[in-house]
Amino acid sequence: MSQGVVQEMVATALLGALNGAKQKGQLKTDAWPALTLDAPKRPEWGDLASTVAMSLASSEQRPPYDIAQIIVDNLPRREQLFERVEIVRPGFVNLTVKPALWQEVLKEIEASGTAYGTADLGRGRRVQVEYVSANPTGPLHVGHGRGAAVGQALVRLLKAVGYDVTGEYYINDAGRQMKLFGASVYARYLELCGQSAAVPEDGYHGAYITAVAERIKGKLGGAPGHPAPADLEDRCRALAYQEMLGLIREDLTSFGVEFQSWFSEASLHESQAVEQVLDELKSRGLLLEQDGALWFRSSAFGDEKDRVVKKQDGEYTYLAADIAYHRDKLRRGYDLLIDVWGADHHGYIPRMQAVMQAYGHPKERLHVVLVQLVKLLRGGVEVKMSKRTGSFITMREVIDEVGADAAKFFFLMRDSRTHLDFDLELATQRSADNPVYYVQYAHARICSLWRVAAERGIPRPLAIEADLSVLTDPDELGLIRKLSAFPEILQTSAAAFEPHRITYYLQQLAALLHTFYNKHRILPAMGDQEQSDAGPTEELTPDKTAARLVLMRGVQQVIHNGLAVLGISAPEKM
RNA sequence: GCGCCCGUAGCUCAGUCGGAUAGAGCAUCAGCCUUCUAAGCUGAGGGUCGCUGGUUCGAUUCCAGCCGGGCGCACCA
Repeated sequence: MSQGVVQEMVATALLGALNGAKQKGQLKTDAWPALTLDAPKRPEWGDLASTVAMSLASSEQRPPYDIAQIIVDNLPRREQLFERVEIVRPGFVNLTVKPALWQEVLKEIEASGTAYGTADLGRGRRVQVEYVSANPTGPLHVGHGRGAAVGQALVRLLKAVGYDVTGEYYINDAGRQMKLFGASVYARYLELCGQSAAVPEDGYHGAYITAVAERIKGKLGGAPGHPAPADLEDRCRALAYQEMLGLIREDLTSFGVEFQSWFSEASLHESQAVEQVLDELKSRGLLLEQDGALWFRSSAFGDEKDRVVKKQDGEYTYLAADIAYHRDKLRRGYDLLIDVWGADHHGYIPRMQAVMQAYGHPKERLHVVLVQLVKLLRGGVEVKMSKRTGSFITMREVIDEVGADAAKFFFLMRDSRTHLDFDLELATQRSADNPVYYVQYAHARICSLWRVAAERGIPRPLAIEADLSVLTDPDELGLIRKLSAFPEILQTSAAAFEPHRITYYLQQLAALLHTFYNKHRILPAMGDQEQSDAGPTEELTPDKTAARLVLMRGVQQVIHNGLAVLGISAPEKM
């Protein structure tokens, strides 16, 4: 796994030390453990620490401390790379890197720009992320919003680390729910035409149904007093479906979520794909008939029991279409399938992974990302949602109230598997308490430096031209170290399919930036008599200003890149 | 009953391919703030990492068993 420039140089040095020691016969192990370098918790433990000596202890059959000593003695370019090299207690090798090395990070960021942090973990492998996939029977609600945020972030994140990614929406436009939806709209339509009609018992009763019916009436025209043509209900259902899907697309667009592909469940039935897939399973002996139904033998692949795919009444189950759908995904040649599901569907995972195995793939070919419920609050008070009365909060309402950026940020703040508290009031606050604001403001703050600098005719320096050696202050180096960790954050987030790690990182980076900004001057103060009261004023030479501006530029770039991966804008002004 | 997820500071949560004295934000408390680059700043207190065993030089992290919460166990989607 590639890391930041500095981490790579240090890892190379450590590897050199290990190989050197091996050649001298001081170490005998063949395979070195992974040379991961972590930033230690305490500053006195240096910039980077390695636990490699302790990992080698058992295979070398020597105390870790001795091994650490051997490694340290064999470190190549020790004088050029390290300020301080220390071995601590069990066998930690604590390394303090020369400031000059850290300064390289800023050049790296400048050279890479929006590509800083990206990697090639994926090596072009093809991944499909399927998300949202709500029934087109109603507007998207908050839960879909979280799923949408997570899905689109995964798409961007996996792209950033070198995968070829497609985001897809599976439209559940077949089956019972669609029929009920159509019948409900049709009933409202008839009512609008002055005829008496009843919405089915278990149909849809929300106010939006009437709204859809009204639009349809506008298209079809009323049919007052006349008996409905036989196909009127079908036409009504088809229009209702189009209306609803159109609204869903609009909502997703205003949320800044774009799908490369929309896949219709109904098309699987029309193309006979469902039958074909069952035939395939049958020929493989994975289908059995019992009690007048057809069962997929998912238990052969670790599912707790077999599952019905065709019911006694001859109807296919949802699973049958889902098998055909995932079969289709596999045919399309993806190396990895990611499904983003509501957490209540977790019991479904083993049977879908059984499908992977039924087609000769490892079950890991399908990875399911679960998304837990969102609890909406307003000023700390829970916003009650009752799905039964149809008065749930829609995604649209949330976006309208807090904006797409804030909504995405909040949705991505926590591990998607855990319940999320989302305070709508907090999300719109312009204060440090609001994490979205806090992070975006850090970016805007730096942008305002450029405006002020331009007004005063202060040049905008390039990292390769500026003298970065003046960046030796602990606060400066602390910021640079944080910036250097960004590539690894991206990669670990992607590997774990956990975008929330980036959100967390950005908050930490923003905190460092604000602290720095409050404590140190970057541009020279206006006026001459700036000898403030007590305390030594920091000397601010033009060189220092230039170097700090380069540092600020680096912070700006990383915040920008991090937010971009989450699908959130980085405003220049707020 | 079986299965999956979660259990970390008062609250909301990070962190675990096993590493050093477990972190952040909010809240609380204590100071500072005649202000500019933009919407205050600095610090403090606060913990048996659910419990008990096991593996290990070392466990919040891995394993087992419990406890608590959520969800799932359909010829629904």
